[in-house]
Amino acid sequence: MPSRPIRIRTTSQSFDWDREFATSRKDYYHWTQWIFEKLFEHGLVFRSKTLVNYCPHCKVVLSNEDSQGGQCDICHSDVVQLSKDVWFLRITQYADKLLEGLNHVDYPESIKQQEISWIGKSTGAFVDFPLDETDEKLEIYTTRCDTLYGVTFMVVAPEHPVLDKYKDRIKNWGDVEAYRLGCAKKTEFERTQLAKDKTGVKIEGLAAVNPITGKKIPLFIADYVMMGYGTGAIMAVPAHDQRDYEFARKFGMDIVQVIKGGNIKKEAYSGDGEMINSGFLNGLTNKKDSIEKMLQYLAEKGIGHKGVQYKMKDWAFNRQRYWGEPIPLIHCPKCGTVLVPENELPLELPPVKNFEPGTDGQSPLAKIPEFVNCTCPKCGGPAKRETDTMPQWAGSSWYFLRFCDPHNDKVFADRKKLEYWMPVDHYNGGMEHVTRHLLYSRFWHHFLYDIGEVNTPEPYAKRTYQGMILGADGEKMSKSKGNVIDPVDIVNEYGADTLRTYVMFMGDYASAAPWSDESVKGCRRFLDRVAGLTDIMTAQKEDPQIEADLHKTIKKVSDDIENMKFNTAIAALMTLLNEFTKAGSITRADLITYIKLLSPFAPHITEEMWQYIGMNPDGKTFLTVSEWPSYDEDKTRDVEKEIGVQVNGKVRASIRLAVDCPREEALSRGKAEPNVARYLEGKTIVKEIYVPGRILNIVVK
RNA sequence: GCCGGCGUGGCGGAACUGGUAGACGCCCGGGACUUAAAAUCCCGUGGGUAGCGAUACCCGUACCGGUUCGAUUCCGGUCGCCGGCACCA
Repeated sequence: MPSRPIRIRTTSQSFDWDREFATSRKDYYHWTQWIFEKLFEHGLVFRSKTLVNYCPHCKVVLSNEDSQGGQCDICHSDVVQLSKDVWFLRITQYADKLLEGLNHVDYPESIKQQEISWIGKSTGAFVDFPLDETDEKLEIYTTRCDTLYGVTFMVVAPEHPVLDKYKDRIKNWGDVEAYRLGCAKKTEFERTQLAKDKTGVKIEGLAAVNPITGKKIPLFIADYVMMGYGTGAIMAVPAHDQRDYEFARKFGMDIVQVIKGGNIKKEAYSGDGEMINSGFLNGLTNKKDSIEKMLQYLAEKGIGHKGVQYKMKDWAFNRQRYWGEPIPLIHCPKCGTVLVPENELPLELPPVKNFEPGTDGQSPLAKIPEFVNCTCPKCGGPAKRETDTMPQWAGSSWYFLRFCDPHNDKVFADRKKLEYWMPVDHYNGGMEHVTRHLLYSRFWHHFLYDIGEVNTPEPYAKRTYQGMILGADGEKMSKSKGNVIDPVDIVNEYGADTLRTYVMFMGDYASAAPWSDESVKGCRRFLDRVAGLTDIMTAQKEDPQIEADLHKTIKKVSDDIENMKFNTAIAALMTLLNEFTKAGSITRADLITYIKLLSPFAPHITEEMWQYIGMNPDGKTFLTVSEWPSYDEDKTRDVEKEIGVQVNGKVRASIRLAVDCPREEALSRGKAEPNVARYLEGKTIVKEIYVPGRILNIVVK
């Protein structure tokens, strides 16, 4: 709290402080818990024991989104995969809606792509492979079910449960266990980045059956198959999948080509081609057709069906942290999991002495008996509260809705107010939130829309992002590099107007740009020169050229601000200033317009100038709330323009022409230029191009 | 490997729908003011060749090629950088 408002105020950022709230206050998280309960009621909260990301340093279970790149979002240590009993939000159920919704919003392509690739939808088929001499069927997921005839072995992930089930039939259980242990020790990084060399163990005593050929095929465990994607088991088609190919080569498995093409002696072939060795698929040449035909066959025989897979996983939602919204669930030995009744919300976070999570994997709340022990709202018997808390993204997943109605204590926000304000017109933020906050909040909002609580499926109409301001050395600012710029220091030395102007002027808004002290000074110089305009204010009539330029600048600055091209807006204002300075005078009317245009960037100095020239006689008529200048479209159009005269596409002269100058006149004027005439002499004119106001080009031979 | 984006002076960056590349700012050089310095103001500033000079010509938007009267812009290829995903079956 202490430093942030100072920065916000010293740089004169404007907020409606009446709408201020904090997601950590109970009058806010009341409604975060309420939304959680709605999710629970609609079957979107479930508990499951699976492999999850765990940060050994923070001692906390993390979601996939919070452990991108295999690192903890908070402390950046490597996460490990542990089998844990975890609360999940079924975000995958909204995967298709999250994808489809992207078609109806104004987001940059890069952001859409990032969301799409994070969701990672793929269409394929689930196929059952019988385990020989058992009733067990091993389900696999494949995107190329048309290559089923080329399956020569199967691979399951080291963690696959089928192994434990048939433990006593596996003759080399010792080897299998040793391999599993080795895999468990590896970090995600080692397993995916370093271990490109295929490893695995053949399961002795257990074999699979290719459901389409009836042939017995060997079964392996190998860590190139992940438990977290698909079913954790694959059918291996070495002829047409490079990973399977490498594995087959190493373990001496058969490689059966089923698609013509490539050089199977050297590598797997994943391209298109005629189907061979594939029974009823033989002769088909189109991937789409053969997949379709195989799917039909699988469905008829009841051995497989069409299916989709997502890389995105369900949202691991509970954290073993103190600072988070308590999860409003009660564990009753009789009734199971029961929601805290709505009228008992908010379920308050109890005060605690020690914030550290316990070594037992429990949250600090577990150590408070008064909190843990409660009565079941259903049966009235003794019960225990869930002691984990929600992740930081919970409260932020709907805050924009609360801004519409921040003090409502009856509902999370009044429906009429939501309808008035939503959707958010423009959400600008960092790229780092695209696969976290943006994704999560879109999910919650889609859900609230589905249950009729909000009026639009998508929360944000438009999304943009800003580039990072780098240190003067071109590196990301960091304390350890010592290249951090504190905006308050800049304000103290040059003023808030200079800081604001510089930050907007320093480069393209969406691109990263290094800090430059020298350029900051340049912006200060600019503002000092602006301040000097009052000295040359005159009552004289305005020059027509200046008038035209003024109108052009109003247009440009207005458009540029709208399109977030702040750097060129400021450049246009600098150019116009240069003109006034050169002319040595500015009319009062022009000065008024000028400072209005500059005021979003430099609100203080322009407000002062406004007052200085008598625009605020009653002390209440502020520039900040004055009307934005308008322009006359006709006056933004040049009457005359300097255009280039080319001969064979090379500029040989430059002439000033009326924009509506007729073709004949333009041509004769152009040809009359000595340096043009020089190139025309003795040549035949083949073609003459004249684009009024743009170019004159004479093609000769 | 796949997806998205980018590559323009010494630097940050401009350039409409294909129409005089380098706006604007910084740095740098020269000059004015000053006893002097800082600040400020004025002039110059992509590279090269010729000329005392005005000026003229050549080269130039990562590289190679294409389309076009004309390409930073469109197309094909190559290289490099940034971001995202990744043994994803």
